[in-house]
Amino acid sequence: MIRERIREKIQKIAPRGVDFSIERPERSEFGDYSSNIALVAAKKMGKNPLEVAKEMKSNLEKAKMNGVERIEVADPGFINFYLSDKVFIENIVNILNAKEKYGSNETLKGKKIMIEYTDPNPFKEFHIGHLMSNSIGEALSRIIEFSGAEVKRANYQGDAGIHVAKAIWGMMHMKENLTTDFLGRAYVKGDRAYEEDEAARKEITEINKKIFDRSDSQINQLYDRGRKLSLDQFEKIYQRLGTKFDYYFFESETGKRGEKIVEEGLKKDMFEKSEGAVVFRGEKAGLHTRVFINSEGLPTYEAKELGLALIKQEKYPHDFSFVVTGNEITEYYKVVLEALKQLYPDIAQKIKHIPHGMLRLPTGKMSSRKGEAITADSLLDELKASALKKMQESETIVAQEQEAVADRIAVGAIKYSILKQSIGKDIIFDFETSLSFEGDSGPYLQYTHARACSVLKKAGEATITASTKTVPEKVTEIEKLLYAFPEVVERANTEYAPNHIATFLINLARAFNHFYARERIIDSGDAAPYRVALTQAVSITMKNGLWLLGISAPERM
RNA sequence: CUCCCCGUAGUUCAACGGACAGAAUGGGGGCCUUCUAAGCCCUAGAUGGGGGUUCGAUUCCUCCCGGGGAGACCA
Repeated sequence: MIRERIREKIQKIAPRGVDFSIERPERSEFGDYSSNIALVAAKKMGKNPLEVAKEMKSNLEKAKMNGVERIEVADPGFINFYLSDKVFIENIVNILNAKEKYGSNETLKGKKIMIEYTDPNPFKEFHIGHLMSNSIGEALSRIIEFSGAEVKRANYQGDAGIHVAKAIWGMMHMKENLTTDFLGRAYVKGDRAYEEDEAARKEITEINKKIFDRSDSQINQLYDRGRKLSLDQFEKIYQRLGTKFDYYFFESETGKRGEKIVEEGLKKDMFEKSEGAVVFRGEKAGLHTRVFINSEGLPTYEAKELGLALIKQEKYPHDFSFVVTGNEITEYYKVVLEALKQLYPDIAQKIKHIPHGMLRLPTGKMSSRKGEAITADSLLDELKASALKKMQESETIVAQEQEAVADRIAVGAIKYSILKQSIGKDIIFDFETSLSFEGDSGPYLQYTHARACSVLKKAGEATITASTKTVPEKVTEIEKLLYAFPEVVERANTEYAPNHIATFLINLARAFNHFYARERIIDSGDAAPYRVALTQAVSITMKNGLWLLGISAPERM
């Protein structure tokens, strides 16, 4: 509304087409919204920005702006808008009515979106790197859903290829009972043999072919049982993490499709043969050459990716397709997309690659090949144990509940530590700080929510009902933050940046805890019903925000 | 060698070209006979370096230094 009024009222003063911004100043003394219109316009007009701002201000004051209490001009020429408390208080009522819908928007209404993430490989461990992809992908899915889109979650898993052959080779040479732990070790053994032993390498290559054409019954059996065991294990982890996929795609099915696409491209001279392989020359688009069909005649990951793009569109016709992966794939993915663009421009156009940083240990990059990766379960178990210990000390909840709640806290802790930073950057994974439940952490947010719930429960017992009949003289930071939540969600959506929500929740939690420490919420005074309403609004918003991050909000902890 | 990404308090992270660069953690000092101390309050501390564009630069451009990723049959 402010933007529109500025456009209307400023036309006479400012040159047309000035690009101005409306933002929320960090410091509340500069108002609730602020515009740089005068600064931008004054430059084009060759005038003093402060003078321009003053002129604009008086024009704007004549316009009717609901909820804007006053307008001020500040150096060097900002125009600041101050909202009346009424706006914030009405919003509290709005939150209490909207409940789990509060913060949602309809910017993507009617859109169908497929989002691929996690992508673990059967026969290998589900390690903390997958945890990163899963946390980010799930959060983005929820943010997009909250913006009105229909979202389908997809998981693309590498059940074919040399890594599987390595694991099978390891299984054949170790002969142990089939467990996920054994699979992990079998892969490590196979990988080492592949690197160090010429004969083993040949055997593994042979196994790879046999897996592809299913010509060996012993290998088929090991393959089928190992694959199922891996996938079942992944399913347990997804449940623990709160993810449910709508579609599963496998490399074993995308390969053939990819081959066909490359053949088409070859006919149209978009691909070419080189050194016995089929390659795509990315150089024409400022990229590099990549192999799509290797000299053995097998499709590489590149070709499979093309097949996947088409299969996705057929299974679930969509408007946008997001692919969340680690950023080591970025350059590779540009080439694949370029190739797809030349053959199927309409499909390529809908795809957006969202790369995230890598999880690394303070000692450097971890390698699942060497068996030094930390598995998701072992990390979660460790976090859970420490949450459990803390709960047993404080005795705030009954013993039967502790186990389940500790697990939710563990998941919250790790997810938050991933989502609090911008997704493109690497995370230096430090055990100490990630295990911490204090300060800038998931459990801090969960704790704040649980605390609010506890207060509300007591309010119920004292028969104090939420009401905004009697309001305070002046609203606090809490009301203003609550009002900003829908805008934060929109920004997280347009920028694919869950960390904005994380930052917001920390600010909200801090504001509420500050309030909690200073004021008594439940007492016999007139202020109690409003404070209860405020607490309820905080708990709703906190819960919705945590949901967007894929973090559950226990009512007790 | 080429291309891409990143350098912010001791450490781990924020900051939509804006107004005094925010947190957390660690350090120092306080706060529980009343709603969950996984909390609250006070305190110290930072934009790798040089140019440039701009009324205004952590943010954009350029060079240098440092770290990471990718670069033909792994993904």
